[in-house]
Amino acid sequence: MTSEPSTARSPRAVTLEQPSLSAACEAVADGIEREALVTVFGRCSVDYEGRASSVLEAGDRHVMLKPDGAALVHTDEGQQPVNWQPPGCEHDVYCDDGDADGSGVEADADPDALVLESLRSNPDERLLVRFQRVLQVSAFSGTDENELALSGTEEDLRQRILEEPDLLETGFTPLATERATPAGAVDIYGEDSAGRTVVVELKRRRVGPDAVGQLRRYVDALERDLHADADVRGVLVAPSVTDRADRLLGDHGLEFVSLKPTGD
Amino acid sequence: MTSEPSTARSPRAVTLEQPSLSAACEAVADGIEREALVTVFGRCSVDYEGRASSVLEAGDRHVMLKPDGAALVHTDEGQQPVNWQPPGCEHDVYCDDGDADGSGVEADADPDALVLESLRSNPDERLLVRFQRVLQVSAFSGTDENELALSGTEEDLRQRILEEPDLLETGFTPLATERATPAGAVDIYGEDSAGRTVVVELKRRRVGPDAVGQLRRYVDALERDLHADADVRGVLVAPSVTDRADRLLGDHGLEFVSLKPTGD
DNA sequence: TATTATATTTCGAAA
DNA sequence: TTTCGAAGTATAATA
Repeated sequence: MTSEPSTARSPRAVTLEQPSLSAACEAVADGIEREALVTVFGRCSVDYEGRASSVLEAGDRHVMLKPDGAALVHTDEGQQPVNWQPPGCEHDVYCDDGDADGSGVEADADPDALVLESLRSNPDERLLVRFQRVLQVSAFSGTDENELALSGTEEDLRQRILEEPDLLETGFTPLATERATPAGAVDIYGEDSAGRTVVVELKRRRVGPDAVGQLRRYVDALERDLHADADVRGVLVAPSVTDRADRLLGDHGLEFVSLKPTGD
Repeated sequence: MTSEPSTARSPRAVTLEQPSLSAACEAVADGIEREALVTVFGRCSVDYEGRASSVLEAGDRHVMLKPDGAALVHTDEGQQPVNWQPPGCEHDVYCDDGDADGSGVEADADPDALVLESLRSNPDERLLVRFQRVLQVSAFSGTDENELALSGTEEDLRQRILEEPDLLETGFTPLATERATPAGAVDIYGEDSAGRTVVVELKRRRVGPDAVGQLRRYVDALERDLHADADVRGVLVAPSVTDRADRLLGDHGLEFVSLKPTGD
């Protein structure tokens, strides 16, 4: 988390169980202030408005507010949050006093709700979580200086071919990666043993029709760019293709080479 | 969460602060057993192996295990978890006794680590979180009978056009949705006032080159399917297009109509 | 089960 | 800032 190699704080977890809404509010505000990772579990309703809009009526859910501005609302199902906000938001927390008539006399009464609000601009988006009951509030602080090391990506597949071009086909010579065309950047641009231009599109996993369409766009664009009579080969490299994609490849005179990101 | 309308349990949150690894293990096991949503915060390393593979060295992170088999590892940054497992996994928890020499004499010693393991099949994937220190374990139970109501989707855009086809163009007549072609299903299939076939591709947001490629595939496929002399119009409907996509539309004789999912 | 396309996709890199 | 394509994408619908 906050990276302070020389002055690493001890990790800390502050927790309130069954707090009043006021106490929960204070704890959340303090957590946000301290740039902690704040979680709230309880009965809440959720409203979102922005690129789309949504309403979620009351239920018990787990909400996480991150110091980078991200917000996540999780039910007990699914890998994906039911509602969220990407990093860059401003988190706000307050108690709704239920002063519906505007008289102001309820200022010291028990609040009706604890409200978490996460605002974003560009695009303008608002996430509003209204808790009617809070079972737990926590604020977590710690350090995390390590980054994820991932392998088996498309980048690994590219490296594999650049280091051993014959994996694509005997005599293949890579000339450029990310070569620009009017239709976008080509993964690998090169030529075959006969000197013909070869456009290579890489995919780390089994591909469908979309990848064929992508390759086709690049081949079309290059043929126009290099002149009408240019003979450009298009090669899709992936572990495998679906039937429909295979048919599309054939229809458009494109080729396929089976290759995985790693050598296993 | 677990939907039991007539016998709704009270929501519950059981929390241990600064537990021993053994106590944490027991609490996690109990939470999984009870089909609760379990969270663990502490210092851990994470290994993943499956479609790809990854390693994440020690740091303070928040882990969530859901009763449907999903697992999430969150750092204090990003909307996305740094590691995860989709629903359908089998969660397992155990203490690593650090009995490296296999002598068995350390059976009652303090464990070296609390290990969370989430296994998936098809594809075979394994997520392994190893805690060397646990600051908090919680197990949450509750009820959640409400589903998200979302608007502003591509489906809304489709409904909008089906209810008022003139929004696309005067005299447009929708004939089918999801019409099958050799290249895939077309969003809306219809004909214009002159009786020409129209293929409509819908996007809820600003589109790039990929959407043009998609529309092109459908138009191509339908022209072949309906005979070589068939005159098929392709119309992309979205709030807006990027420059490159606009050029591609022109190159391939495709059209664009600006329309948002909702009438605002 | 495999395929296909959507998504409030998120994310990162490049122009 | 916008654009573009990758992602261990996840998710839902469909065959």
